[in-house]
Amino acid sequence: MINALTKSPQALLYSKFEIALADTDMNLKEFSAHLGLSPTTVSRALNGYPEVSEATRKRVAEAAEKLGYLPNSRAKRLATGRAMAIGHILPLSKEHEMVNPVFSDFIAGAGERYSESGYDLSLSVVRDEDEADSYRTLASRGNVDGVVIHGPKVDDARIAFLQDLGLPYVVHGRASDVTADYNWVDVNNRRAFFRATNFLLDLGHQRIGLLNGQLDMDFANRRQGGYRDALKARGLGFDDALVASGEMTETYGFATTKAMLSGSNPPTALLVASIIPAIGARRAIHDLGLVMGQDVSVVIHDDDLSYFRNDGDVPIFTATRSSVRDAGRHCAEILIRAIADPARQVQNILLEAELTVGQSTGPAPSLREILNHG
Amino acid sequence: MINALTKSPQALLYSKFEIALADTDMNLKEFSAHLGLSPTTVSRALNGYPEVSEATRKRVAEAAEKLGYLPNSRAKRLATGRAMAIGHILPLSKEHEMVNPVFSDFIAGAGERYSESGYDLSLSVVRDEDEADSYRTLASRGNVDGVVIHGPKVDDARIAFLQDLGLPYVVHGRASDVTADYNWVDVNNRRAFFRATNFLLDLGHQRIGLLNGQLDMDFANRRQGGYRDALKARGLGFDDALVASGEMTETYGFATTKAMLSGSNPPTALLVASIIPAIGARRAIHDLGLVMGQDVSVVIHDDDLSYFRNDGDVPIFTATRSSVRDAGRHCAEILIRAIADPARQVQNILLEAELTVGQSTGPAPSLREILNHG
DNA sequence: TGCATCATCCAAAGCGCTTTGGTAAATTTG
DNA sequence: CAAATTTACCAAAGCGCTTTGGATGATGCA
Repeated sequence: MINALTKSPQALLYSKFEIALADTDMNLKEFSAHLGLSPTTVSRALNGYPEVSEATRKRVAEAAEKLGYLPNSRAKRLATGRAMAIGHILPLSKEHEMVNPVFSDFIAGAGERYSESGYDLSLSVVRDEDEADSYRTLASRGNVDGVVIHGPKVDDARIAFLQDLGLPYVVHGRASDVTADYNWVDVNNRRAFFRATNFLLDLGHQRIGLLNGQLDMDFANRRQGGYRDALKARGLGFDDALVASGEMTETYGFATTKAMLSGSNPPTALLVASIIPAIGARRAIHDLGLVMGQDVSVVIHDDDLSYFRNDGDVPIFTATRSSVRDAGRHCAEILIRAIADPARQVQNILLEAELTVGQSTGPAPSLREILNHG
Repeated sequence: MINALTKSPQALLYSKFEIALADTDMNLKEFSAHLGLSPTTVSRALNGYPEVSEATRKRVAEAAEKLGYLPNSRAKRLATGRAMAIGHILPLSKEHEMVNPVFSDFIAGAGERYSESGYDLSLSVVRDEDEADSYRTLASRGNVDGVVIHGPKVDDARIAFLQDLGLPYVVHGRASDVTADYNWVDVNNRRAFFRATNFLLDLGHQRIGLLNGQLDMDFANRRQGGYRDALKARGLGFDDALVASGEMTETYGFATTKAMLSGSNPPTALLVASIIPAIGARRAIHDLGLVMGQDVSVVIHDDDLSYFRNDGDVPIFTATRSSVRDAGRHCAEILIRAIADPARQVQNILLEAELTVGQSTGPAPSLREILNHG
């Protein structure tokens, strides 16, 4: 039997479950009475205020630990006026109800950071036409202290909307057409695709296909810009037949690659916006009896998804890599700071993708012949 | 330019953003004063209590709509003693910090249902050794009204723990060794893999490999049971060399498949626990110069992930399919009911997977010859 | 007509915290 | 040593709702 990893024993993993539970949940009044102190003092002791002697603070902390007293967060939230939660909206449309594949890793990164500061992550799944209403509701009802905007469009109305709402927010990505200043964390998509295109051009590829995301998405637009710039710099034009955009599924990658490679003047290389359509692209290449990395080169953008690592001794795909999980952490950091200090000036983080060479690229077939006979 | 889908115009998508905002957030006191009513009556009108005339209720509702009054949920939660939130814990371990690839689709399904009943989804990202503490904290602080347990182990301590805690919960999956009654939603994993194995046996395959998930996970155990039963029923034994378990990554699928097929007595068919390692398996098969569906047959379990659909005219993979998104919906339904009526008896839902035939299976090579020469 | 009933509404008391505005004792200061 | 601080605590007033326990006038019934 092959075991891919040594598993930690169950007993060890859940040892903490064995700790005895406090029978009844007590409130501050009872807890402070038990200590012979006023609720005021206990609250202050627990929250680190200075008007409490160190001896008392220690006594309170120890009793809380021993009796399992934890302040009720509903009461705390009302009293402090803070929700201690960050909102994320997951919009689903009826037609193509796909969850963004990077969503879970982004959430994992952001959530780690939230936990450190005691914030909950509040996720709202809504129909996409209800997204605006959701932000308004979240703000009005005071459900959250801030929100993260996912997947900005080129001219994204949500930014102005949230600005009006006065709810702190950070955008994962940018909106090119929005001139206002706002918090964002983005990958340098333009440069990443510029470099990736150049990399392929340097290998002798002249006809390079682009399997992009949906063009109303800002990131897809920037990537197309980088691609176009690189071609232009070598005096190459932009061929509509070599550019596709769509929702990033395996099927999309497969169908588009097959169509392009079956065209009259097929590309010798492809830029693919995500590892998922790239899986489809690889399937199409195989189906056509071609070899990836020889007949057709492929460069992907790799979000470093935890369930789909492009790793190994030599990665499967040559890639521009930028961890979406890290992006999540950065967004959380910025948002937490913005909430703590509303007067703080906006913060922007532009992450550079690294270009890592894998098995999926090689010299263009034309160049390959020259190299072989040279 | 190829467009994979017609995009709805931006203007339409965000038209709701244009609705004017209420300048100031008012509270119940102000709102009821504005109406010349007491807070009591307004609260009752808004919450559908009978002690309010229909005329007044209508007036209140219209004013609320017009002025954009929404009750503060922090206050509401304190007053009602309900958190109006369901907790999900996402444990990450330091070593293999993978997010379960089915997580986002499950969440999407559950979240849809939560929204219908006004529940928030509260997600806590914690280190896995802190998971127990998190449940206790969630319960003590009153952060949530119930929780969903993900990925139960064969003997999962969390179930007894939550039972003690008195916090309503539902398990996505089951724990074979736990005898207590509890709410769960599960796929009939045993039958699914029994059927899948039989399907391959009927095609003449005698040596069938199993690329399973981690064996401490309950679902992996049941799947192995189904596989073993099917072999046994045909008088075939269980060969350790043909059984692997591990975290379900592409890399795992690739490495394991390559190892098995390179063995002295390789399998002619594989059962793969998820589409993701199956992608790796396909890569390994290709790498070895073999053809999937001819030299090696592959049956997968397909969770019907929205970002990785096994569809098309003929699906890529023959699969036992069961939507994890549906499972999420069912879990949410059960939990919401359990919260509404704590005395309610436990509910269990066993989902049957459908066996759909795709391109990845065919007669065993031995049988193929007979068929061809027959 | 007189009394019980019902339909509507309201005042005030929570929910369990935090925080303001104190007080009394201990300590420092001139 | 008296006055001015400082230290360490507490009582009570919120936070913005829901909900209990009336109150008032309209209606039904004999």
